Amino acid sequence: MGKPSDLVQGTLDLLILRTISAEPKHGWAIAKRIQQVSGDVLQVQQGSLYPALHRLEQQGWIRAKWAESETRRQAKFYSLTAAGRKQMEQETANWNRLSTAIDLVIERA
Amino acid sequence: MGKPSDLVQGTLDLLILRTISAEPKHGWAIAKRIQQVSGDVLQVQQGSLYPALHRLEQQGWIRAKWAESETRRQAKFYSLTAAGRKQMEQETANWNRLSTAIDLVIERA
DNA sequence: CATTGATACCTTGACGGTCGACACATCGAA
DNA sequence: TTCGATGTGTCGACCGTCAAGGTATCAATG
Repeated sequence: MGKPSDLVQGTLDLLILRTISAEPKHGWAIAKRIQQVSGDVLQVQQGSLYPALHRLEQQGWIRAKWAESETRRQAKFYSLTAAGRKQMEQETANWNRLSTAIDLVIERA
Repeated sequence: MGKPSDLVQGTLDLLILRTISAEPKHGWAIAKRIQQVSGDVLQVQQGSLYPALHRLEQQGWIRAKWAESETRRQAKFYSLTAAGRKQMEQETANWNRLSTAIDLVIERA
């Protein structure tokens, strides 16, 4: 199995929003979850993760709350705001638009 | 229809390689072709296009030759090299891997 | 004949996201 | 007590993209 390939530039925000859309998660868990769900293809570095989380929080799309993690440690749990959910929908649509377009170019030469 | 959305970071090389894989094209035509085939979703800025072409040429994946364009003007026609074709296959596979992985995260939350 | 728009090449600077590397702390297990 | 996993964070460098500018030719328009 190939090693994880990091990311596609510009998709991290969407991946994060999606990952916490069902239930709040802390940063570490978000990264693990993305890697796991992607079948070990996507890998989120901490140097990408935390700046992204802070970016999203500052834009009001996610909200942070300190709580106890599964391992009984303090961790920052992030949840979607209403604006964040809307943003997630938008970015999802945009990703579908773009990836479809790229597939078109690949197929139809 | 919606305005073009430029690009997904990191996919331009693949788009270019694909676009000249059937027959050689000059830079201007490559950009037009990508936009057209993508259904006006992808837009390649010149500030992205020409550096990319030079990059690809320097890496030996494409080769340039001056010739007369459809409008009877001198234009640089780019064609795939053998290494370029191999690179194209690789990048195609990688794109499929990554976009599939992203779709997985989007679906399975 | 002058101007405009399309074609066709190119460069430059700024921006912004990602990476790799660090630093720090806690907890459980060996 | 040492190690690995968990958990947060920062920093600098890198690199692709964008917006904007420049040059030149050609056909069509006025």
